[in-house]
Amino acid sequence: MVTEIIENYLKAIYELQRKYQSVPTNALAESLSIAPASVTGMIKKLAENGFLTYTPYRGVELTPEGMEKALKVIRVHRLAELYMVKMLGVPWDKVHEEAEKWEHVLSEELEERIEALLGYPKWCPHGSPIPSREGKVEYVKSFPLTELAAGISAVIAEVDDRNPELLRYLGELGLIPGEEIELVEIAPFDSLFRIKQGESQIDIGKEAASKILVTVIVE
Amino acid sequence: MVTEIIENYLKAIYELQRKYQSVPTNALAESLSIAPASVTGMIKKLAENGFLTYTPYRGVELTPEGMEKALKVIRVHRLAELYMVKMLGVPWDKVHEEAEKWEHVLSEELEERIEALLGYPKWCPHGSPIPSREGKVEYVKSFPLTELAAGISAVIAEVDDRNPELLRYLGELGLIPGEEIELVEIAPFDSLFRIKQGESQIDIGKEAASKILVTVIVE
DNA sequence: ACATTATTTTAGGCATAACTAAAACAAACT
DNA sequence: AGTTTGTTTTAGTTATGCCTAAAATAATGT
Ligand SMILES: [Mn+2]
Ligand SMILES: [Mn+2]
Ligand SMILES: [Mn+2]
Ligand SMILES: [Mn+2]
Repeated sequence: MVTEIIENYLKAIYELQRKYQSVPTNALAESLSIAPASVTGMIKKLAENGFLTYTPYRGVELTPEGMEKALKVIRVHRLAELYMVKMLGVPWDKVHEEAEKWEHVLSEELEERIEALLGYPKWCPHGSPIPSREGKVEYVKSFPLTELAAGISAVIAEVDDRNPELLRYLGELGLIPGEEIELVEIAPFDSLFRIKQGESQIDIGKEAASKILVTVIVE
Repeated sequence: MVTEIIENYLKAIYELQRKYQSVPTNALAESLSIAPASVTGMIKKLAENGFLTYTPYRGVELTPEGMEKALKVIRVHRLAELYMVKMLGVPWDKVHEEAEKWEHVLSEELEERIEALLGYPKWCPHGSPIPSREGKVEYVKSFPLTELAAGISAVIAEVDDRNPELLRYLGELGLIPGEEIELVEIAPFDSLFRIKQGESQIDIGKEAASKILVTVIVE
């Protein structure tokens, strides 16, 4: 049986694989807030169940089966987030936490009803792509706003959904995924990033700017 | 910590207390599909935690604290059922099962948003009352249609939400809570119950009739 | 009152998923 | 190559929540 706990492991491994080709035990332990020794035990079980390949001291990699399960959980998570924002009016800084629970309980029938009600959306409120029913995902190539050159226009692609404080801050400023902005200038020592959004000017610090992922506009 | 399992125990005890003043271990075990010995272990723990009083060999009774927790779970369950029927278009025979999961994961904030979106409803789709935020519930006095006398009018009050087949059957016939019907006649041996609903005549068997709870109409 | 039957509890186990402490291994540094 | 450091695994426990089999208690019938 695939428990909620297993789903969380698979999801975490999937996300860490965007950074590590083979996910180290410690990274996974850190991400799940579980002791490394406990993780070793669980990944052995997951390997036995065919969800991942495990090479001792080398880390783990999801099998196609593990990947499928992970994408399914992520799909429900992101659909749930968008549903709560659009249909229930839940603030975008709170939906991630709620979706951590919804992702484990929504039936396939509900998953599909919600998807249809939302008009088969492509992205969650934080800009992450929603995997298709068949498990296809396409991540947009993006980079931190801090790496953008002054004078260049870009579109906000994605923001960290696990940081409610950041989300509230950006939400108030209107800096949400899909919005077009221009980086007007960078103050000395990277201390301030001056942004133009439509007609308004917004100044944000380096810390916040580094957490806004953008894509350049290609015609 | 109040786990999902504890919530299910408290809910089951609450519902059994409508039948037993003190709930026997076996009845609870039966209702939860758990061995009686396991139930003994759990109720000891729940007693220690102050959710119920336990007299060995005599059964259990919820304390005010246990009652409060039980009503909270039931409230979320019924709100979730109605939400799924009205807002997500889920058939009424499927929502009970889904709500068994939702009842454990909805935050208070979502509970309240859903309640407001539904316009502070009083009953779930199957006719059971939705406890208020303060834990008030009022059950309507109802009895099986089989106990109604021929020629008398009544309103369908409540149907068993755990029986999808019955619900589909009644749903197709339009025999849902709130509908006014008249019991026209009862065929010999209680073999058939002839109902008038508006202009249409409906015949149903004793088995089904016994599961429709009605209230007589008082002017 | 005594025996039979039904209910409930006790005793002993098991699976899951976590923990800490100690040992083993791998990587990096001199 | 040998030592230090960091990572990972092993070994041994723990808490939950379930199980079966046996013992205890309560209810019922003669
Ligand atoms: Mn999220
Ligand atoms: Mn989760
Ligand atoms: Mn129900
Ligand atoms: Mn439940």
